[in-house]
Amino acid sequence: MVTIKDVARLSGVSIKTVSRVVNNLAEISPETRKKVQQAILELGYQPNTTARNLVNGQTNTVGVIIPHSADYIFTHPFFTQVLQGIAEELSANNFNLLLHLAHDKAPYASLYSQRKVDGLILMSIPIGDPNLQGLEENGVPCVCTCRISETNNSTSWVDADFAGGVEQAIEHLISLRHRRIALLAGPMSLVSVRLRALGYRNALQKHGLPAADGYILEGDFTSESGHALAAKAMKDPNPPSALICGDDMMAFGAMQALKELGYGVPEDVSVIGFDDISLARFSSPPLTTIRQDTYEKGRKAAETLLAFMRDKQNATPRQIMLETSLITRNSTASAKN
Amino acid sequence: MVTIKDVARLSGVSIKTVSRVVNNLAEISPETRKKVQQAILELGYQPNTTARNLVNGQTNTVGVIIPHSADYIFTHPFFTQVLQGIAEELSANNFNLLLHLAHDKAPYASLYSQRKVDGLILMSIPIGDPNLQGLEENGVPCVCTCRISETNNSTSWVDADFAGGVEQAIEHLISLRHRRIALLAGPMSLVSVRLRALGYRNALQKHGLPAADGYILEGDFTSESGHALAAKAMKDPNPPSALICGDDMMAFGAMQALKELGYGVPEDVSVIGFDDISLARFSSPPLTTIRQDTYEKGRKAAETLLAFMRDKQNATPRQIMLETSLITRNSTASAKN
DNA sequence: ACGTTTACTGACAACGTTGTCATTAAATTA
DNA sequence: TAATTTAATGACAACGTTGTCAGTAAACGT
Repeated sequence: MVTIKDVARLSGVSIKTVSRVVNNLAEISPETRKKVQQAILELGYQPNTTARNLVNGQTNTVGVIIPHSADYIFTHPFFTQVLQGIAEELSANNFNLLLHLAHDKAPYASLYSQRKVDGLILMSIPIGDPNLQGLEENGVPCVCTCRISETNNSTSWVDADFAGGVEQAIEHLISLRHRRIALLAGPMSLVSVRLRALGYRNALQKHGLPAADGYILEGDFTSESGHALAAKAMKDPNPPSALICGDDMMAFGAMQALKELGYGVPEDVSVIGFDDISLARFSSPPLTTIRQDTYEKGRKAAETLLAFMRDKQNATPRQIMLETSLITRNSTASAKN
Repeated sequence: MVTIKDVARLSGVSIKTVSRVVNNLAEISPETRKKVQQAILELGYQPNTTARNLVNGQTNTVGVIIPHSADYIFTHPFFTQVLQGIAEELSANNFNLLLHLAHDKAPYASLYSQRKVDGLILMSIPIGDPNLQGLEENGVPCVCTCRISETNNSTSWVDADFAGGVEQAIEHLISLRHRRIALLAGPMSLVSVRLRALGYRNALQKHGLPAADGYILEGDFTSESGHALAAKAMKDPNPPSALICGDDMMAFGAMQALKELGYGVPEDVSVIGFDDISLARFSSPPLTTIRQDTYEKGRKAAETLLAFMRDKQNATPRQIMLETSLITRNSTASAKN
């Protein structure tokens, strides 16, 4: 390995002078600079990041934490886009991205205390995760891409307005004269899912419609689960005429189940998804869905974290809610009767 | 920050002894060990990874390189599953995963020469990438998740048998009496795409069918591109009765286009995808597709790389081809005439 | 001509850990 | 009893870089 010493020897200066050239510090005479640069080129010298990190006391690395329990997260286009937003923002700021699968043997808190990273971005942390509290107490810079409780405001997060999104969807359905609307929700252990249910209840109440609890079904964000829940919903003696799904994957599964049961979409049943993943345009029928800007979610989370790490003293929790918008396609139509 | 010195002071031993306890080295008297462990617990000491890496001359980190040019890669379920395979294998071996977006300002070769990683996994590297050659010359341990040329065998890779996969698909279509089969391919700059075309030509030739070059259309792995190419293919004066798509996303787009043009799938036109992403089961109709085990691809790539890094001396390139299998669903049926 | 500033450079310590080697005391052997 | 092995521990250098501070020579001011 070529070190700064080798460069110093070849160019006949001290290691400190080489360091100055490499880091563009202070005044260096043009001849010296040239000489050193020449040697660097000749030897192909590259500074050793580890050594730098040790003296600088930082790593220029951000850890992105994925809860290992949530297996579906990897098959979910939503996840990848958030990750892309994070990755590009970090890359633009010359930060490294350490992708970490959280599980019991590798708790994510140690990433910081072992100085592998300077800060953390937490993806999809379930409610009441005990690790999280420890982070805050130790002043670890961190940002969540999801709310971690309905009330907590000591943690920074960037998240979509799930309640508002579902309300938009229900307004749309009601304008199409639907009155029996079911919610095929994700796992209730996630705040985002609870907020969707909240929006659902609020909107129905606003229009004097009963929010029958049997109309809220709990699943897990996979197509399989959407498929199963739709079938279950339609078995109701008074089956819904519209389904709002926790995400687009569930919506695809739901539409498939409806077809298998002989229901036309949207003639018999309207279906609305959540996310607007790229495939939503290409399902049959193309899916009406509540769009959230997942890329921006990731980008903003990274941006927020970078700001924190730059100014750890004045860091106060920041909470950013991103607007959703309803994308109307062909999976929704007027109610039959 | 709590350092090994603090632990040494509190427990009244030398730093070296603390180090021995932490790393479970040599013989330490039970009393000393207990004393030190007590101090570690009391202070909440965690070893500093950067300092360790510096003296050990390694990072226990693997870089996963994503070509930034390939924007579609992030929206592609395929990518995430390979990544999951890599992530889990690395995690199981206590290695860190550094996710790196390759672009001009951040060439991936420097990740190794700057000692940020001990080895590299290259995702979806285009043919003739100049960085790659440099890696090999410098003895950087690296494995590709795709072949980087038809002939090169100095690089290690793990990849699916694309040619064989397409041949399986064509056998299936021919058994359904299809004779006009088009290939909606991905970008020809990728070897995997060229191999699919090779399989296509071979299989047709084997059955004495003409491999009309107009029947191979080049796209880019997105649904949009599948949509556009299908429309184009059907404009042929002698339109195909079956479409083999470069991946499932393209197949979804293609099916949508066919429906818009009034063709029934599979009554009028059969469609076959590639990958078998989780959604393939839930399209309408459910998609017949060539399955590749993307998770295993990632896992094996990581496994191979880990083996290399353990034994850099005897490292010879290893090339692993994974079998594909045809999953028959409802998007294929007998040819009409 | 002499003091003072300025521009440039280098010696050395430090970051937190592990490796090498020496040291001590106890245990074993002759 | 003396010599030798063994077990347990510590002093110090090293990893490759940056920060601190001091040093030298030239340029400037009076």
